[in-house]
Amino acid sequence: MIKNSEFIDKLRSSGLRPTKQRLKICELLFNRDNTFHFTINDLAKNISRQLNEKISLATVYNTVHAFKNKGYLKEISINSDKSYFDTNTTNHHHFFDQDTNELIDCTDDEIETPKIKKNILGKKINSVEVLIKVATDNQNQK
Amino acid sequence: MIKNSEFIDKLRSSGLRPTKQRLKICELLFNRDNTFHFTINDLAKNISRQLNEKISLATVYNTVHAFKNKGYLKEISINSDKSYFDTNTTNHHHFFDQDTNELIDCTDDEIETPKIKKNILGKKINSVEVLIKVATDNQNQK
DNA sequence: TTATACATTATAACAATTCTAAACTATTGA
DNA sequence: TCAATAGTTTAGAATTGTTATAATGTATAA
Repeated sequence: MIKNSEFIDKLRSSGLRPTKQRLKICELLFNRDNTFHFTINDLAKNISRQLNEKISLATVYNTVHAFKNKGYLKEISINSDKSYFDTNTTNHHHFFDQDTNELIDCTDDEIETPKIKKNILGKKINSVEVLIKVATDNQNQK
Repeated sequence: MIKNSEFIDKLRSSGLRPTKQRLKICELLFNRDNTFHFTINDLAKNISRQLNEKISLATVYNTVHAFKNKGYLKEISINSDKSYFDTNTTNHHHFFDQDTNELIDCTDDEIETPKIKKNILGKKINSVEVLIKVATDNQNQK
């Protein structure tokens, strides 16, 4: 259980003012045991369920992007219709369950990280990410 | 150089009527030496550049999705703002050049395909795809 | 405690995509 | 060969996810 004052410090130290909206979002995102995968929509719904006063959708977008830019969140691309975010910002891979549209972290015992043997000339590798799409056996592939 | 009659057969054999719009799109997509990576917008622009009579944007969408569903195209997700399609439908990986927004096929001598050691219970793996984001050295990571 | 820079908000704007319903065309089979 | 019909194209409207705008509100530094 992370204390509110810790979030305040965290925000301040990265040059973000600790507003009550940002603190609420911190609480929702980072006060949990497991990695959280979400879309902005998920998060917005979550907030309005838990809060009597609402946070504007624009603020949710702003905050999530601010957190991403500060390195507190990672953006994951699965399909083009929406963005997923991940509270696990370490370099890791994902399963994507096509039945439920759920994103699941892939642990080191589940995958052997791919080795890049040759890179594009003059370019730096910024990330290497594996996405494993799974579905129940009788499901047709998307 | 693939002949028009071959495209007609290909379309017919997969239950798609060979209309002139579809044939034109076949020609553009499949009558080339190399893999083609494109967005719907790229394709639409390409068509209107090469054609005096236009193909409706809705038709371009319909056709690309029909081709994808028949397995002639593959959809690739890099970021959430648009969909990329690939004429190479084999299982392979990609570099994404963040400077130019260009997608580049990754050949076998460039990557060692990751091994999945453990799968999600009761699910079938439909695809395993690696995306390597690259940019010039002094560029900031997106 | 006030000035100011930063945040929030509702709403408008936007871009990619899908839907709709009418007009059109390829195919089937009398 | 020529309808009938089932599938296709089309323009434009609608939808969805997201970003921009500009006015109002708030945290912070001096």
